[in-house]
Order: sequence, then structure tokens, then C-alpha cells
Amino acid sequence: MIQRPRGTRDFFPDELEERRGVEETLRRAVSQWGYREVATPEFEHLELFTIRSGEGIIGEMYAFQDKGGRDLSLRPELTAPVLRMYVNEAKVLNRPVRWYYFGDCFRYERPQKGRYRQFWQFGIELIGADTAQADAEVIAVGSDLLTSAGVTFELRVGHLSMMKSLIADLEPDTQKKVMACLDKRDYGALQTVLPEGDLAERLTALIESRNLDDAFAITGSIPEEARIRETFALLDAHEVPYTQYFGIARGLDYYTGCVFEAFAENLGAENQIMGGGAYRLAHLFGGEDTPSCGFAIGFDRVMVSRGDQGVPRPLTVALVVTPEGRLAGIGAAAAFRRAGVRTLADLTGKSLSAQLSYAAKHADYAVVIGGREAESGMVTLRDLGSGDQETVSVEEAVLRVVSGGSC
RNA sequence: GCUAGGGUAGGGUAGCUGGACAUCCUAUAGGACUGUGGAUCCUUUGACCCGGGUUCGAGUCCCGGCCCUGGCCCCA
Repeated sequence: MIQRPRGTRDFFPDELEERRGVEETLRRAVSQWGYREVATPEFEHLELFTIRSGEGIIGEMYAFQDKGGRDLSLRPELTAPVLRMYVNEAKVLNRPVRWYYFGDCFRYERPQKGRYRQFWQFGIELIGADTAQADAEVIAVGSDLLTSAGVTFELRVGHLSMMKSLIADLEPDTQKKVMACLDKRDYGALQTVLPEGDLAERLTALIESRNLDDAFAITGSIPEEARIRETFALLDAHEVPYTQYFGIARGLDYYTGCVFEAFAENLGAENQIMGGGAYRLAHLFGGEDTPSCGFAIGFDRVMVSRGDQGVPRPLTVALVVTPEGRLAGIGAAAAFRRAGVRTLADLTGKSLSAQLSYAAKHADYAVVIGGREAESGMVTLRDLGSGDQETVSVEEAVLRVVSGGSC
């Protein structure tokens, strides 16, 4: 027997319907902010991803050569492809551009709770606006999406300039190490990287601070102060719940300012459910240096965090026929479907008893058509909840089912 | 890459101090019910992850692999 590849999943109808429902909710919510969907290829030139994230990530990618010897990779994320698309084809668009995406990505990693080798990301990119309003809108959209998806989460918002202002005098290599320690809140490692002076203490105090005045007291005045204060004021106006968190580093060099992350409950070690910030990537792909801001939501983690909530079955009718009623049944079924009712036809030719047994498990009403009904042009509508039934015309049966009445 | 636990019908399980046709629930198919369902009863279908090894004999013990569930690392 052939097994699924490691880290992949099959989805049965119950689970898939639930996923589609959440997906629909997210699409509706993001659409109300004016974001429109874009789609990019499942695979890209390998270089697209290494430019953004470095050669080190090749080991975690599904990279391969095609028959023409091109180095390609299944996409491990969607920000780079979307920005590539923007640079390639959308230079003439009015800015700002508001785009969203929903698609599967692939990473060769050890699977664990909320982490798979094929996973789905839902995200937005706001391209070409470099203001506090832009940063605040992106964060507000993220908060809105997670809330509408039914997730309970903690949103942390920070700004890289505050940490960077404190470590600006260090060697670039040391800066990286320091930021990695702070991102993980690994104070022990921080002591070994920064053995002397009070810098470690000031950094620690900065990332422990939970309001702007305390934070700026540590950093002193920095050029970005006004914008940072404005961003938080706008977030308050958006009524977005958040905590200030100046320890967020997000690991990558191209983040320029505002950064944010959300963490959700019911997840294990992998509890980050959204991450994003302001960045400059377009110039790496050959475009103009364009300010952008965006985030990605881990869709699978949204589903894990929500838990099994289930999706109610849509109103369903099952057609139960004898051989004499089969032809009349086709027309009756069509009438129900035209009225928007899911209608199951019998395909087995089994006894009425067996057909009803099946119908009882999968439908709300049974429409029985045997020899008597076929002859009179009527149908017997049976309410499978109450067991009541009545013989009526097809039109009357449709009307009763649609109106939700009993027989 | 490291690490803990696990893998027995479609789903959930017992057996795991080696020994006869591998247990039970559920599901599936059919029947009791010649035009009326989810209950009940009967019958049916259906499994020891794969490969080696130890042994007279392996679901059971040993080794390797694959996969699952967590944790570490990483996290674009």
C-alpha cells in the first residue's frame, strides 16, 4: 500500500468543509479592507528564496532541478513570490497596492504539532505606503482576521529601531547574535555575547518594558520616535488589542521598522500563528526600492487552535425510489436542486428499507416515489426527524422543505 | 540533525512474563422486514507497518528502516 509522504495530510469532507468555511471567513474579512487576491506559481527559481533568506534555507526547501537543468523549488513562503510578481508585472499600478494570498507552501522540516511539510498560509502585502497609517492598518487587518476566524490570541507589536539604536555601535556579526538572543529572551546567552558594560542590562530592560515612555527612557530620543508613537495611537483608534513588545527581532535583515507576532492557545511548541512587519524586498528582485508591510497567518495553526468546531450539514433531501418511481425521481430531484437543496439520488436499487436507512444518516427529508406516486404524479415527503410523512405534489414538497416546515 | 513514546480490520482497542482458528466495540455488506429509517437479533467483510535476526514456534523478544504523536534545533 502506498502511504502519504511524511508531513502531508489527506482531508476528509468533514474537515475540509471546516477549513473551507474558515477560509471563506478570512476572504470576506480581508476583502472588506480592500485587499484583493493574487496567486503565484507553486514553484519558483530557487534563487528567489535564497536572495530573500540566504543559502542556508536550501536544506529546508523542496528544491530540485527540472529536465532543463533549472534550479527550482516548491515555494516555502509567499512573500517573496508576491513581491517578485509585483516587481515583474505591476510597476505601473497605483500605489499603495493591497493584495492578499492564500496558498500551500512546502518546507522540509521535522513534523510536529502545527507544523507540516505541506502547509497553508494566508497573508497580505501592502506595497508602496511608508507611513504609520500603513503599519497600523496591516496590524489591524491581522487582528481582524484572527478574530473573525475564531482564534484566541496575544498580539505583540514592536519596532526594530529601538533595539537597533542600542546596538548600533556593535560589529554587524555581534548585532545579529544579540538580536537572536533577545528574540528568544535567552538572557544567559546574551551575557556571553555581551560580557562587559551595562548594554545587556539596558537591552533587557527595553524588551521587558511595556509602555512607550519607559522604552524611550532607555533608548533616548531616536528619529523614529514620532512615527512609533503615532503607530500605537492609530492601533488604539483601530481598537486593536495588543501588547508592546520591543524584543521582537524576526531574524531577517530586510525588516525595517514595525514588526509584530501573534501567539495562540491550544498549540504546542509551535504556537506562533501570525508574523509580519514592514520590510524592503522589491529592490532585491530588481525593482525600485519599495517600502512594504505585510504578514502571514499559519492557516493550519488557526485550525488547530480553533479545535473541532464542526460544520452543520446543509439542508439535504434523499430520493427513495422503487424501480417504477426511478424516472419520475430524476425530475423531482432536479426540482429540489433548482430550489437550492442538496439532493441525494439512490444509485443502488436496494430495498426501500435499505434506502431509508441510508437516508436517515445523510439527509433531513426523504422523498419517496414508488409505483403509486409515479402513477399519480405525487411524491411522499417524509420528515426524517419526526417521522411524519404526507403525499403531496413535487412543488408542494419543495416548498415545505425550503420553508423548513414539517410534513 | 537530536530526543521521548508509539504503530494490531475503515475508526477505536485487548493480547505484549513467546504456543492452537488473534479479543471486543464501531463501521461495512446482507438478512429477519415482498412500499418505510437510526433500535434489536443473526450472518458477512476486514488487521498484527516493512525487512532481517533469535527460536521447534514471533503480534509478543532483538536489530534496521518507514510512519505517527510530542519535545529540542530551526523557524523565511
